[in-house]
Amino acid sequence: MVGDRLPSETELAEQFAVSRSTVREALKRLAAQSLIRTRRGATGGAFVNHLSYDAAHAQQITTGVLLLSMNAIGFDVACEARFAMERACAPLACARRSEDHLQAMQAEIARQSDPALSDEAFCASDVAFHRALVDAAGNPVLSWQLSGAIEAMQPLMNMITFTARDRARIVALHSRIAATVRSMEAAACDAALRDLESYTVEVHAAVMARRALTARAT
Amino acid sequence: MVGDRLPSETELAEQFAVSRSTVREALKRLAAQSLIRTRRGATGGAFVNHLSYDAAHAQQITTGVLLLSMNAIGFDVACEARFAMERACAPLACARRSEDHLQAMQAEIARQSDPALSDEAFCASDVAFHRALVDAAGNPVLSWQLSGAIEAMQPLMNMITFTARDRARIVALHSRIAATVRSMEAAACDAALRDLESYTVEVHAAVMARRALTARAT
DNA sequence: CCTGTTTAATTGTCGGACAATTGATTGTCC
DNA sequence: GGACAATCAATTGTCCGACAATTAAACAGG
Repeated sequence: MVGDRLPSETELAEQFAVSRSTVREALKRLAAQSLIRTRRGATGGAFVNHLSYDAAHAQQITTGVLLLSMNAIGFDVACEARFAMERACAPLACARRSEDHLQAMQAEIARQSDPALSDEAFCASDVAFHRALVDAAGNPVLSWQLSGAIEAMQPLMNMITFTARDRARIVALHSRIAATVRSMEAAACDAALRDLESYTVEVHAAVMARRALTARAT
Repeated sequence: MVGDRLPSETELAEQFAVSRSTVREALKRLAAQSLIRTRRGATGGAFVNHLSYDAAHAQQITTGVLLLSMNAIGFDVACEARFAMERACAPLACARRSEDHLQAMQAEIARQSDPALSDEAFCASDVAFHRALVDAAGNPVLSWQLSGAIEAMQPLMNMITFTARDRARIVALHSRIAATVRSMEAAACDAALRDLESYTVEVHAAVMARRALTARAT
């Protein structure tokens, strides 16, 4: 059970008739999956860990980033998946959004409107905006899955961020999304997300085309 | 880079001025995340692992199962998240489904129609059916996310499977879903999934009510 | 009753040793 | 020269013993 203490390393070694080193290596594997946490000292030992949303979220992100980077996932495929999932929680968000979530989205939009904002901060704010949107759906499982997916795809998205993105247009789309969530218009929210998706794909295509051109020139 | 070999344990120990035991414990942590794989022998060592969809899928499931079991996720919440994501890929599945996917779905429906099928096998076939549905969307990222979520929620679903589920009704709903995917009617497919979701919630509520009754009786 | 000290239990690290595995090398025979 | 067997060397896997670091509990003193 969560919080239970495992036998000490010495006891485990005796119990399984292996050395303490081997037990330790095994425990490290469990610790790496954050299934246990260890504490030193008199009342120390290995304890069954409570898997928090944060820990699960972090694991989700690392797995996602690796999967995307190691399997030559196309931008279109990743983008499609991301927006498909985000649209999935749009109706829920429209139905259940609280004032907190609306304000969080509005705050990010305000931040993004500042021209002095650095590219990195704009990116982070973008993530925070979409995170607020999925959180508005009020389903922690959905939030966990989606925010992990969104953040995992952030490196891919960054490829295009620093070059060709029109901030004003992004902010306008974000505002449209926030407005539809506020007015609980699920269909309009869906449409706005579709527009944001097509714009993202469009920007990516433009960047790719320009790159191909400069590559040919050299 | 993927496939690259790390320095040998002895070399790493020298490089970081720690003992080989400590290096090994660290490597075990990486191995637990399947970031590396180790091979013994002359040309052995630790190699940067290629994260396959299967490995990522397995990790997704274990994380999901633990998260659900350790955070007292309500059945309704899990169910809502699952069907929200599944509905997200329904339009894509309708647009892109190949004959293979249609046949896979049909095969599972046929299997489920056999009254002699054990409850466990019916469950497995259920998972396979929905897996075929998300695969029909033709987006590997979506498949990875969704099939992981579906399988993670299977233990929760099993709670109700062995008691109150009306197989004929499930099979009828599956048939409806398969038919709408075949005829590429995204809206009808969405509606069929909604019906399946409400039936699932309904069955769960019935089971809970009955349990509360028997608990009061004792 | 409070405070500081000691003590015991436990994990963290180290170094050395040997077994198991496996590819590469070498040697032998045809 | 080629096929096959024996040997070798590098590497991971396991074990053991020792000690340091840490921590909470038990204890002693005022």
